[in-house]
Amino acid sequence: MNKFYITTPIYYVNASPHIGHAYTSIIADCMARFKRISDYQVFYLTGTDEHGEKVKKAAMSLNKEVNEFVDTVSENFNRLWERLNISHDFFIRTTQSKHIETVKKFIIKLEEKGDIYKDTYKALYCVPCEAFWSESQVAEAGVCPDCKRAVEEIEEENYFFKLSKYADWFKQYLKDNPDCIKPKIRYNEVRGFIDNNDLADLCISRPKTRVSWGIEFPLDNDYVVYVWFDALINYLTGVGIFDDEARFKEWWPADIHFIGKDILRHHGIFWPIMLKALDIGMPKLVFAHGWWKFEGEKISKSRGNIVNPFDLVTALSQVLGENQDSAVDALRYFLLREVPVGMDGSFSWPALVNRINSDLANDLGNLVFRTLNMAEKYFAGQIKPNSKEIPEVFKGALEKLESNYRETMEAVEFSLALSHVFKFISVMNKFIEETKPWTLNKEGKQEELANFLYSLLEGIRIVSLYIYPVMPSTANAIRRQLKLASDSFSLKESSWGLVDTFSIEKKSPLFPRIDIKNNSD
RNA sequence: CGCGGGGUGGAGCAGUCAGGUAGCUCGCAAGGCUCAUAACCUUGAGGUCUCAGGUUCAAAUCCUGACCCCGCAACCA
Repeated sequence: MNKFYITTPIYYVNASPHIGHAYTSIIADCMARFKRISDYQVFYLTGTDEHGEKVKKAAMSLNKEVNEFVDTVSENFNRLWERLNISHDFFIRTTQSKHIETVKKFIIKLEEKGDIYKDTYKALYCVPCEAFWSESQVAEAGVCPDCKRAVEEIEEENYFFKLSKYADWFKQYLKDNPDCIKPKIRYNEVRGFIDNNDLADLCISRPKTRVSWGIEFPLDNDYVVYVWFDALINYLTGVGIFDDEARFKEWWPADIHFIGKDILRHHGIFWPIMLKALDIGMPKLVFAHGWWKFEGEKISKSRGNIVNPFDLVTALSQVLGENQDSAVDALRYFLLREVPVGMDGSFSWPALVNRINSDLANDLGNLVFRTLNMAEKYFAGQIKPNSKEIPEVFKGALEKLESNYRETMEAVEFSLALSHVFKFISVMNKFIEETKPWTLNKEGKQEELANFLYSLLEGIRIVSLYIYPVMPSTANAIRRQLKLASDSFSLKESSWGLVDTFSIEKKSPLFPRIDIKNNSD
């Protein structure tokens, strides 16, 4: 069976999860589920990044022990993934001993290769913020961009990783692999950066006097490992490098690293070079998604417009008839449909409600409801067609849908994939209008009516497969109403006529329409 | 002259690479239908494609210049 290894970044635990974290995990989840129903064996890794002074400070500000604090926040993420129906296979934490060992071994091996050296490091430093800044960030004013206080130039000894040694190799690698970073603009960004800048060596240690919460630097116990260096290695720890050779061989290289566009440099430049230094294979694809803005504005703590995914699901759930599964699916749908992965999007309550009403309630939900309603009304829920022939208008539409769907899903074009699915939903709604089943019923054309309903049910069954990666609960809800085995999804079953007779059980509509006037946020 | 993205009917976007009477979703208006969640189906109104020049038989699309918005500028998750 084909393997597919997919990762999210590990999330930094200095704050609680927000909509952006949820977005990354939902994208990865959609891909993971798509691959599973395409008969891949998937390993989906996510987790939390727990080291660094910022984490310690966050803990201290809450009067908590660091250990306790990271446990709590990490658990928050875990709970969120559960809530959002994220199907990860493993949740890694950088404070786990296995990961700590991996990082240490990684650095020792680099040292053995002669890729680590100690040097004096000079930079602009803001003491109260404990942060380094580049000259361009500090600008003419000579103050910290965060707190606006004066920065000072400090000097300290640190350990460096020889990135520069691999600069030529990296340039060639980029040139030879134009598809290693997507979307294209992000690839171009990395290319442009490399072409216009000299690659400086990477400082990978921090003196304990300044940063105490981290993995001890294996070559010198006065230092800890720089958090990013520690964090990236999680992708290797997760599949057993250094401790389970067979497993590692099975899964590495990663098929997709999903990341936010803010961490492109780390994944697009540092990461491949780190791997190259130890002769580890390159990941096949780094895919950078865009940002969600809130009503057109950047989401940030200072603006106070952070969208808390827990609250969002709760609020959505309230307007969707206290149905949390629907709320989660609606959110997943919105995030994946509204904007192509890779572009920035604008999140707002009206946009969300609008999407849910027009696509999920009016088109999909209503189609399923009206179809089941007719099946119940005209045939007491038992549809036994005397012909399983596919209607002419479905034929071309379904063929196109199948190829378009696979193509766009493979290419991480989830928004397009969904638009193709909903085009077919629209074809079915039109088909009802044109066939006029109510007339068939009045004229007593029961056979024709049964065949007609069979076609709709079969179409809906196929749709349930296609929407599964995006809306797993809804896909299951549909299958339950068709009395088909739930949680058994495979794209192999997307061909026509696999069901002989339908025996349905109508429930309440999948998504109620949300009354705009009740939009309590 | 730091790098990049963008300015297309009321809103959000596609079309720009390979020029040929401007397309999609939502909203709005009228009509139809009744199996359905005031839903669904049909039709319609609404755009000098940021501006100014230029190339061309023909420009949203190519060239030049300007204006405006938004990101990013390597220890920031």
